[in-house]
Amino acid sequence: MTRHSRQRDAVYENLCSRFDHPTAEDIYLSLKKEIPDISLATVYRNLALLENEGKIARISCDGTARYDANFSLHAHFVCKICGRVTDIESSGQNLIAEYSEKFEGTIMSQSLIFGGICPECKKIK
Amino acid sequence: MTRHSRQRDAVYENLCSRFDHPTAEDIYLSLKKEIPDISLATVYRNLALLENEGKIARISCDGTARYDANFSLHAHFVCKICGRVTDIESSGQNLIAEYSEKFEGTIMSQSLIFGGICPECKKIK
DNA sequence: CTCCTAACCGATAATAATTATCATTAACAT
DNA sequence: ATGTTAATGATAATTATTATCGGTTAGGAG
Repeated sequence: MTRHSRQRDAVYENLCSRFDHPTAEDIYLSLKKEIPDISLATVYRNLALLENEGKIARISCDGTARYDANFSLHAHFVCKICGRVTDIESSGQNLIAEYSEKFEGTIMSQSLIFGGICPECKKIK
Repeated sequence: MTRHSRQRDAVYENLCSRFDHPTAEDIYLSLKKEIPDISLATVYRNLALLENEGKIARISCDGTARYDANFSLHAHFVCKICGRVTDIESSGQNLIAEYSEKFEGTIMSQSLIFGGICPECKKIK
C-alpha cells in the first residue's frame, strides 16, 4: 500500500527534469531548495522504492550509485578525467534479444557503459 | 619503481585462477589460507595497483567493486536473485568502434552488463 | 655480501556511501 | 473527525574503501 508523498513526487520529478545522472546526494542538495527540511534518508528511501517500482533505473558505473529516469534504450559514457556521466548516442540495437539466444537464464535488463575522455576534457588537454 | 611482493603476486594469481569475479573481501578470505596474516588493506592496495598497471579490470555492477583478470572481449551477467556475476557468451562484437564513430570524445573501454535470473535460480523457482 | 632507501606490509583509524532505527507526522479509508 | 499505518526527519549503525603510521623487506649501490 504505497501512499502518496510530496517528497517522493519531488524526487521523481527532480530526476525526470535532469540529464546528468545524479547521485542520491546530488538530488538531495537540489531538492533542499524547494523542501528545505527534506532528509537525505528520504531521498535514499524513495530512490530505492522508485527503482523497485520500475520507474527509475540505477546506474552502476563507479563506486556511488547514480540514477536515471530515461528508459529508452541508450548507453552511457563515463569520463575518467572529470567523472561526468553522459548519454551517448546509440544505434538502439537490442542486445538483450541477441544475448538471450544462447543463454539459459532470463535477461531482463542491459547496461552498456563506455569509459574514456569526454569531448570537453579532450579539448582542455 | 614497483617492487615484487609475495602478497601482490598472490592477489594476482588468485584472481587469475578464479572466474567468479570476486570482491576484495572474497580474495582476502581466499588468500588467508596460504598467507594467514595478510591484511585486507594489502588486498585493496594491490588490486588498485594492478588495475592501474592494466593487469586486471574492475567491474562495477552493483554497490561493491568486483575484479576480473580476463581481458578478452566479453559481457557479464548479474543474477538479481543470488547476486552471482558470471561471464555470458558474447558475439565478441567491438562496440567501441561502432560508438566511436558518432562520438567526439575518446572511448577507451566498454562494459556490457546484463541483469536477470540465472539458469540455476530459474530452475529452483 | 652488506648497507641503504624507498616501496611494501599489517594493523587500525578515518572517511564515504548507504541502510536501519525510532519517535513523530500525515495520507487516506471509514 | 478519527484511527491506522506508511512515510518522514534526525541520527545511529553498518559497509566498503582509503589514509595513516611504525615496522619490514626487496633489490640496487658500493
